[in-house]
Amino acid sequence: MNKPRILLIDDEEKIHQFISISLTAEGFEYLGCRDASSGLECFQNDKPNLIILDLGLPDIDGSTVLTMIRKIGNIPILVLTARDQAAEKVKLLNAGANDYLSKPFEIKELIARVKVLLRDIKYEPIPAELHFENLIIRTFEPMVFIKNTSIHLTKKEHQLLLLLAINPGVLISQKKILVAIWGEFHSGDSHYLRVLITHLRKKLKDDAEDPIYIKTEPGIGYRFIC
Amino acid sequence: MNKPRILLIDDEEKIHQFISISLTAEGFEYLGCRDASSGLECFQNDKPNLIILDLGLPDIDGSTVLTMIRKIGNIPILVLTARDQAAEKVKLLNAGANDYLSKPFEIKELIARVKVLLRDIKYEPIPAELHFENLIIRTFEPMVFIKNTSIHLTKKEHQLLLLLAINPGVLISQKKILVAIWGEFHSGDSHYLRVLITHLRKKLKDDAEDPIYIKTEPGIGYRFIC
DNA sequence: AATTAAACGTAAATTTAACGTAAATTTAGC
DNA sequence: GCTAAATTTACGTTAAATTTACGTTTAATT
Repeated sequence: MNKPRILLIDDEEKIHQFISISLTAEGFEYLGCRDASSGLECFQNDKPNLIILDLGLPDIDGSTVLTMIRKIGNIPILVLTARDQAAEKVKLLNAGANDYLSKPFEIKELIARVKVLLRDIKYEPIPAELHFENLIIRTFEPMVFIKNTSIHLTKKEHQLLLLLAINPGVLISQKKILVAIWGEFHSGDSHYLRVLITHLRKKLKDDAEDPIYIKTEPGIGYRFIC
Repeated sequence: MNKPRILLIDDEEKIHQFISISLTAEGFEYLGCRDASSGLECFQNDKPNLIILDLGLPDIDGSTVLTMIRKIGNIPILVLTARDQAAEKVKLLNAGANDYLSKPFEIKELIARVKVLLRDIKYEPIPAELHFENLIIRTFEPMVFIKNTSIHLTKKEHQLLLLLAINPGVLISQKKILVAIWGEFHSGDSHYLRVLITHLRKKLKDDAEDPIYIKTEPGIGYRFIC
């Protein structure tokens, strides 16, 4: 259940700043390139799930890039055009673009279109917040809310809670958690996990004996109860 | 300024129900037709500002309607297609559609697209000044004002502050800041950032322990508090 | 029924990582 | 060459992560 990776190829730094922040906030992973050649390289190496491509690149003509990407795979491509290039949209769509947006655009609209393109290939970003009875878990920062009071978590506590809460009710083995958080070399260090569970429970005011959130399944692992 | 009139031509009654409610709620005037011929009539008589056209009409083929409307005027047309017709979008855009949306769609998205089509896309420049409680940040020169006393910033301090203040409340990762200010080759040089943050805070008279402007999120990044 | 072993929970000590700041040094702009 | 800005270095402080130790519960064994 990975975050969809979005590659933005654009030479304007400001566009990168704005878009990366919004994409991240919406639960996407952002990759950025400033010119066509590094964009193509990144496309090959990092296997993004969607590309946002500016037509006015400094090195290679945008539509050439479009064609080159299309030759390799059928990843969704959203093209950014300058206002006066809008007439070219038909050509673009013919060349393989899945959608276009002319600059300047609203970030909200860009995000909406990205989601539509990804939806068509059945990719759903992890929502920014997971809501439960009276617990809200932020997915992009280590913060939870219990009845509207905010509680700060450490990075590892957050990782652990997310891992469990993304699969509510599902029993997750100790080994799986250990590998996910500490890496495969610590898959046997169950004491790490026990301590972390204690810390997390203390912050969530969860009682190990009679838990509301995290239930221990002795000998196996833990599960998030909802 | 009158309410923009939106004409929906669709044969599904449910679509009319949903869309009419949302359009009205968003301050548009709703006009509805269930088939192509009455749609064309309404288009002539009521002079809507935008048309939402379903392709799967009972009497006349949708793309024919599209062409007919296009012959008369250049009103924005948003086309609704069934999901599997998505491949036809190029043809649609050729025929004069300004945008398309495949069913099923989210009302929110439809509204967003309608708004974009209606708006004569104007560039929304970053405002010259960002105003907060008692802090004013000039965006075009490295200058801020606290309670009407001017404070000069260096270029990098200014960049950093802008990056944070343009997204008030949003947590921005160290890596993102480093890449934005120093470039991707310095994405690991967090000491640059720590020093810069100190300098900036000193000028803003901001206390790291109990900040008014820039809050540290340990292990992750910084956020502008508003 | 008592004993042992395994598994968990928790507290406290220790180590490690992250942050903030000052000061020295280098670089860049005028 | 002078000044401001940017970078580098160093170090004290705090928070987080890890390690250690030990008590409790549960299940298995004798």
